[in-house]
Amino acid sequence: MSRPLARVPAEGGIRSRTRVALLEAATRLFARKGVGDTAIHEIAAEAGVANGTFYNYFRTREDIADAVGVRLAEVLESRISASYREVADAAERVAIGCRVFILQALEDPDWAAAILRVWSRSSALAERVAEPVLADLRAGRLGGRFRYGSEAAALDLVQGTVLAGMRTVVEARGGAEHAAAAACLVLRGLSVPVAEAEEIVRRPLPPRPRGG
Amino acid sequence: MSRPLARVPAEGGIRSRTRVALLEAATRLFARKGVGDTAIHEIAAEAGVANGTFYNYFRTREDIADAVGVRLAEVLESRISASYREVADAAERVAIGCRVFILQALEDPDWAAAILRVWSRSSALAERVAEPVLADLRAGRLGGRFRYGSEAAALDLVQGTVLAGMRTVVEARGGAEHAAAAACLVLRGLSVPVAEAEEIVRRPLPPRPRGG
Amino acid sequence: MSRPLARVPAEGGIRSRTRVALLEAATRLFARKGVGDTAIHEIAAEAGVANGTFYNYFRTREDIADAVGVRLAEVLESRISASYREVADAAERVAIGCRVFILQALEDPDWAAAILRVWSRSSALAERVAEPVLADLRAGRLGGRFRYGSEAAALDLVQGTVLAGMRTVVEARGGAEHAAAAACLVLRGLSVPVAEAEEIVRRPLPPRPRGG
Amino acid sequence: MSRPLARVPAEGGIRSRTRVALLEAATRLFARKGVGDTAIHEIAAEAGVANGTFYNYFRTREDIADAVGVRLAEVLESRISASYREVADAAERVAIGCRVFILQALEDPDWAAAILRVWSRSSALAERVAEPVLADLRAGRLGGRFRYGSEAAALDLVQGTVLAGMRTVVEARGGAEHAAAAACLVLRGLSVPVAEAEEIVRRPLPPRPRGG
DNA sequence: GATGAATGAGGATTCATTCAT
DNA sequence: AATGAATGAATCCTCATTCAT
Repeated sequence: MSRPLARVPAEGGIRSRTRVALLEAATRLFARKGVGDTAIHEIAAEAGVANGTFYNYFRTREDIADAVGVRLAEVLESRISASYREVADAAERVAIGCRVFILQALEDPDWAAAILRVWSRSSALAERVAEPVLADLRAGRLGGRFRYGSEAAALDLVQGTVLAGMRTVVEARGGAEHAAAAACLVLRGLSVPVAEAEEIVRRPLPPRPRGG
Repeated sequence: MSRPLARVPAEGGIRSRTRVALLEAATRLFARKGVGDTAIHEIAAEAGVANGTFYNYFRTREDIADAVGVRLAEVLESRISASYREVADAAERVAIGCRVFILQALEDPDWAAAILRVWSRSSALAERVAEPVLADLRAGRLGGRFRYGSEAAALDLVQGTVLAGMRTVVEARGGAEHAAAAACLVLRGLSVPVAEAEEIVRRPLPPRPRGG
Repeated sequence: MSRPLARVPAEGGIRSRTRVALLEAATRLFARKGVGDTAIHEIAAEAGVANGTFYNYFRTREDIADAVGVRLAEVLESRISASYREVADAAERVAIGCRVFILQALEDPDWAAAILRVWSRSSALAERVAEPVLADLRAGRLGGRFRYGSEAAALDLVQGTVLAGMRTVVEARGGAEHAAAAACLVLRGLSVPVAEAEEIVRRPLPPRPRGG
Repeated sequence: MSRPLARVPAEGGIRSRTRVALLEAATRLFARKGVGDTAIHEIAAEAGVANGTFYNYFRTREDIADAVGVRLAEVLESRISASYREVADAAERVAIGCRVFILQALEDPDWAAAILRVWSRSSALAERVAEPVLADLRAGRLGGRFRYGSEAAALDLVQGTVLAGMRTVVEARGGAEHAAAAACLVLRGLSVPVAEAEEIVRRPLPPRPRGG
């Protein structure tokens, strides 16, 4: 695993409580209404601070959208890298990543909605998520686990299917089983034999770390 | 093919000349700046009509976004169903669909950008595109061509990968070869054997109909 | 009676049906929403004609408001002068006028609402209504029936009380008995002895003419 | 007294300086052009604040019309209740009320025009004014001063005549003597004997309080 | 740092009016 | 006469941003 312990951000520490309140408020609102339809004064109100306080921490809405994206990615990374710690096999790592994303969307639809809405506005988020996936894909190809012609296409397969899967569960068109089903198709797309893919996606997920 | 709008059937009326101008203007602007960032007076200006004329045809921006979505879907359908006419094999049909989408995105990035931006705002578009894909998936499973546990997951695989692939070529991170590469991974995800998948996605596309 | 036979207008004759349709539509809408809140295209729609047709008959909204006022006054006059035909006593004439107005408001709240709304916009209406009232006041003073110092104040008494009474019944704060009650107070204000006033306002109204 | 706004009690706050400016501006404009014909940006300009500031205090034009109505009523109440303090006789109280309204209209036509225009838009105003009138009517009937069959009709007599009287002086069709003349007719309508009514409406008005 | 009133540019929407058919 | 699409000025309203406290 390339980025082993991102450790949830330093925001609990010295950095202002207000900044966190704004980020959380923005996340809720972005999830509910999208980035473009959320007014700055709404974020301030939801965070329980005055209108002008926003500008002590962020300069524009895109600014905070980026920060929200980074924050969402950090949550995810901490979740996934925790799951990863003991897993060396690239196929299993990819399967875990796919499943965790979709299961998390099921558990926390707000988070998922925010991811989906921020995804196309904040390049920071997409890039950050792509990084560990690419690392696993390369490792899997080197180790003979995966076969694919184009790395970009493989990344599209993984990210595209997972995002679509998240949307499916957010819209209540799929339940917990959707995570394994999607992961299985992804693995097969990367050339993992069918039977093996089915077995891998049924393995229990590594226990989540205490903090959740 | 630089002219995106194949002039889908019903657009012959006299009065609806203006309506078409508005739809085409909106398509260009949505592609360039997204739905939420396009002002209505911009659409009117781009269409060469007065500000208030917009409201003779549409009531809100979401309204015209839906109509644009329907229109884009119609263009696509006509393109794809034309390609399909002679093809019976479900695997080849799916491969054609995936490739046509991505190649079209390469040829007409405006169209593709519009699709990507409207996709999440207009349920009409997503539903309309899903329909023929589902038909092919079912036919392929019945015919033993495909294996998948969950239909929803299979749809996520196809749609998710193709949308991601479109974004990749629109952002110039992939060229013409990306279409076949993505289609190949999709077929393999649906359980088509690797060698066969590679062969299918290399078959020439059926000739486009005259109108194109 | 000063203006004996206004005979309901000539509008049924050669003048266009469309004009009447517009006037009736405007009356309904003015009654419902007031003059200022009624758009010209609404009047046209309510009349069942096209937008531009309005301008073949009227030039502005105030224009048609005036015409509506005149028309409402004509309806009234025909109603009242019919009632008057056989009545010579000024006190009884005033009592009839007050009662007819308020009873008419009860029977046709739309008409009354229109009167109330047009009253302050169309000087034509107020002047037209004032004329016969003044004639009766003068006749009554000459004949020793009424005593009042200021003609303007007497007119305010009659018109003000009747308009307020109309509003009262339109707002359902009064019923048929309200007409006689208000008329009685007006007569007393003009110095008709109490007992006599009470008797006068209980006399049956002259029969309405056939046309109504 | 040319300064209409006696600065009714509660208006001392710091922030509400702007609110008062808006209310005074609206009062002037409503008086001049009516509620419906006054644009919100006109109110803001007249108050000397920016366009959007209006919305920090009121949401709609009806909103501020209501507030203006309440404010006008407060001015009146303070004026009249001051005049009343020493007066016990219901007939004299009613006479004072009628005369003060009409005299005030003469002294401050802006205030009167605003009353007349707001009257039919703001139920708050009408209700507030009706209350003390009703109290006096009841007291007068109990004390044998007034005779009337219907309380609603009596209220219509008083309010209707006074409003019409205000309009008369605003339109310069009557002078200072109009106040007494109208009040006299009202008293007679309520059954006060003619000679007595004439005497009562000639009594000097109680001195206005300092603030006036 | 926090506040929140004030600002005013900008976008949405309505509607009176014209005019070619 | 009737039509009704097109027009664009005028108004409504929101909201990012500033700044004095």
